[in-house]
Amino acid sequence: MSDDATGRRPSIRDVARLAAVSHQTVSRVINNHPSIRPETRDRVLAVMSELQYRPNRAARALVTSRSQTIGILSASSTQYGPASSIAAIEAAARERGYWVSTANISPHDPSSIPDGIAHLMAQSVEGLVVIAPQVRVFRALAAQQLDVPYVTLQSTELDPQHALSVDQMAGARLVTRHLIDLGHRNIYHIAGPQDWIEAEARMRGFLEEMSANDVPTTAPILGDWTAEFGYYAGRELLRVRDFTAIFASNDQMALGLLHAIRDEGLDVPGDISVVGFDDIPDAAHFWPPLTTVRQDFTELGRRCVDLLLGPADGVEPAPTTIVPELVVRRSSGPAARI
Amino acid sequence: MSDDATGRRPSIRDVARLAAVSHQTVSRVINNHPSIRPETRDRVLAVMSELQYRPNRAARALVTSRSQTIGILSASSTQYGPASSIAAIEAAARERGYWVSTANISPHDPSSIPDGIAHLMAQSVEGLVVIAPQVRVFRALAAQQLDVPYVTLQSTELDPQHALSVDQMAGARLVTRHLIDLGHRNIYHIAGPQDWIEAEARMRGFLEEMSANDVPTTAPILGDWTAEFGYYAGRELLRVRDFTAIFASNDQMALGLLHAIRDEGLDVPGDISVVGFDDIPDAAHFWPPLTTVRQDFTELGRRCVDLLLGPADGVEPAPTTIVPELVVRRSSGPAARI
DNA sequence: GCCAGCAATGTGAACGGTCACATTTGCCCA
DNA sequence: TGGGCAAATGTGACCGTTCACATTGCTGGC
Repeated sequence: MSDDATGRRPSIRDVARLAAVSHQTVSRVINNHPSIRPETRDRVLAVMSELQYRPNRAARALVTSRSQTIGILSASSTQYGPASSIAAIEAAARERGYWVSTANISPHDPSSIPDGIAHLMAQSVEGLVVIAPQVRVFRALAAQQLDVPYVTLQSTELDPQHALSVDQMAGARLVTRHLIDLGHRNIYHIAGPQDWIEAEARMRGFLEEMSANDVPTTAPILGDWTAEFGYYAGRELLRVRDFTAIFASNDQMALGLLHAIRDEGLDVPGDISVVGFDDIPDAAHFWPPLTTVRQDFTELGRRCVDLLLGPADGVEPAPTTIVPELVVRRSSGPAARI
Repeated sequence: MSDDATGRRPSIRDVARLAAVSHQTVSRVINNHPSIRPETRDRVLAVMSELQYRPNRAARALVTSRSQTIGILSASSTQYGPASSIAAIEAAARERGYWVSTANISPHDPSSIPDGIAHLMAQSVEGLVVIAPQVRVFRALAAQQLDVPYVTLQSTELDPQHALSVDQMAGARLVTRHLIDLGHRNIYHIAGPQDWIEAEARMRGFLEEMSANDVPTTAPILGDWTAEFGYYAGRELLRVRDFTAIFASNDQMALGLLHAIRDEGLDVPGDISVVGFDDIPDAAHFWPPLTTVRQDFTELGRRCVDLLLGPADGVEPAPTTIVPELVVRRSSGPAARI
């Protein structure tokens, strides 16, 4: 055996030599080119597996100038929702032979946004998924004049042609309506951070549903998505108890609220109703189990890849808006007297 | 301007031409080669920024046969802990000019493990981080005879030279001891899934601490990390109320337990103490706030990259075991009479 | 029996970097 | 004044694939 004892991994030409064909034929086998005689194909495949041949992605990327990679730009990837979507994106991409590369941006460090974008662009990703629906991210995106397609999750308004979203407003209206139907007239809203697009959408949904039903509103309180914030906001609100229900813009903040209300010795929903948004898996086990709005993050991630890479063969494009679903549990009940 | 109106992105040679140097000089500027005259460097840099030149990663990878990418193989990336570690890994890697590519494996589909590994290897990652500490993942890893270094998070035993871990056993002993010190003698343990290494380690810590203190033990119950499981396990256990404390192997299952105990009309910690593991951010707002063990997932992710790529310049290698910390909150108290 | 035309395969040149080595320049010191 | 040596730069090959185009062999219609 004149075995090539060099440490080099076998290339297309090594395979070609052993299979007694040209390197191009090997390439054709790899790419499922139609006009290859079955016996030739088999011979090549046999040599490939014998040599444990693996195509060199870099070489392919170089000549095709396609990286077969999509980038994910994400804030708060530790949260259940984004994390679920990321996992779904990864799965859908992998199914199509794509790789996924992530860059997390820090909410505290503004420069991390352009940094993250640059990092992914340097990787020459073919598409970008943005799961960081903050206004300033869009500014950065616009400023860079990306030459790759991108999709943003959960942000209908700013950039309609790129957006794929759960209809946050509809969800917010759903749950607000639920409270109104239960007789609540004094409802507070704890919103998400100011420049988060989905926070804004939920807030708008809340306000619109309130005014559509002629219920007077108070100014929403801007939170930061954490249970911690919900807790302190709750303590603050309870000093003047002029409400019977609170709609928190996510489940974590709702959890903090429940905590604060209990600390005050009050009952949910007896004294105060609390509703959240997202339906994280834990929400069903809060005390009391939380009424909330379910979003299908997984579906969202999957469709996101469709939108970016074009729908998989045969599957026709689904509408780009997913309507969320109200999940009624025990944290909401008839309005108490104040 | 004989501008190259071709759609091609500028290459090192385009820059060279405009800067009136050779392509190799441009390459040297890119790679911070020492012997370049400052004025030459400036000229080249100027042209690069004018042309918006960006090095082609594939070309570099091809010739150096280094992908500058590390792969993350992860199960349960939607959980707070793994997600935090992933974010930290990504940040640390990016700081060193590395990219991160993830592959999630499904707990339900065994073939997803070799698939995920193959996917990352096809990407020719230079290192692998495994955040899926399941026994069968290690088997798959061993079977593949990887030619890249890898590190596994949270699994001391199986593979000591590759492991980097929070000392799960120490954490489990800490919290078990806490219960024993409070006078508990009838303690149940809800463990994680059977083939999860960290579940196993926590269970061992529990059993060892129990027997070190001559407290009789009952067989641990094997759960699946979810609040849902904790809830049903709790309901089941409460049919025969022969215990005063439960140690759940993670905070989610503890949440489910709290739910079940409340459903039964019992008080935590008055009747039963409950402790968890991980200290997810929400744990402080459970009802009652949960006594648990804090793991620094972020630090873990950071060190993990050090271990894989070698510590950053000047920083000396930290020990590869991180000791977790007991966080006492209100869910644990003196043992009640049964 | 000839040639068009297609199926199957081969040939050589990219792609955009880095590597190894060659060449030029500038400076110091004998 | 010239030789040597290091600093600064240039030259051409190469990495492993795909692309565009060329070549071969065979089939079928007239």
